[in-house]
Amino acid sequence: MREDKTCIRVYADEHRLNLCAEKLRSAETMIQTLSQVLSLAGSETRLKILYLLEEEGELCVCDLSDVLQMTMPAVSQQLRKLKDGGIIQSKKVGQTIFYSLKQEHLEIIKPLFKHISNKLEQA
Amino acid sequence: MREDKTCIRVYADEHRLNLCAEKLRSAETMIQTLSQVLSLAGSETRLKILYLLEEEGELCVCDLSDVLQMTMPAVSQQLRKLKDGGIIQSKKVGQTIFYSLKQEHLEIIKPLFKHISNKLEQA
DNA sequence: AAAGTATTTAAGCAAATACTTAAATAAGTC
DNA sequence: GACTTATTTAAGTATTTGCTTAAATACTTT
Repeated sequence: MREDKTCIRVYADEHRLNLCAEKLRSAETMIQTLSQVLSLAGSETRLKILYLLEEEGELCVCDLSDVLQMTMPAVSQQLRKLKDGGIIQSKKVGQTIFYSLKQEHLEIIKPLFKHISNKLEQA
Repeated sequence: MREDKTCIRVYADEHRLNLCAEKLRSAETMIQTLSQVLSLAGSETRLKILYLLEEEGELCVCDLSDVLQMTMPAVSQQLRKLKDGGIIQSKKVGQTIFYSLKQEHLEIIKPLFKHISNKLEQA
């Protein structure tokens, strides 16, 4: 509950603020998950990776490194974060590792691509 | 275009990679805008703020500081970022400043709240 | 105009981020 | 078994982030 009130605002609606705190508490876990996914998607490099994987189905580190014009370690490290966050998955074929979008957080990611394709159509 | 190929992969599909680079280029501006909005929403504190503003319509710094149990400067600085990013707007009434969601990027933000409310209903 | 309220600005700092380069794995080829 | 290819891991670093505390601004009330 709200304890140390730093604010001593005259018109503060105690009841309303308690309801807010309540709402926040019941959505807490979802907000944590969501913010974690969004922070991963909220990097230009990683969003590009996700966009390419959405478009192409699967790509290897080498492809991404080539298209993004970035070193392989740089790409690999971003892929790792996306994988740790449960957004993408990897499949090893010989010495090549193919990455693709994972079902787990697709519900959050999908609307973002929808947004891009909508905008692309408008132009 | 793709210049210095760091990768000399044997099975690389030149044509496909060129198409990828092309897709990326035409979506570049949108990806930049989107990643910027997502990076703002991708912080637990800021996502909470956005969620509360969505639920309540408008709140002042003091309310948010109270509900989030954070100092006013801390909240104020996050609000500034959200405002600079065009996600929220402010309205001054006397000495109180009310913040609310702005239309500009609502198209991106809305589905996120939808996701939260969906999950809340499931529980 | 003095005191109180709401908010922002500024400076400082510890932690996180996104690269870099070099070295290590691991799998396929000769 | 040595060599090439694809990728990861590790260590180092400059930049960014998200807070902290203290001071400044701005509006209200007395």
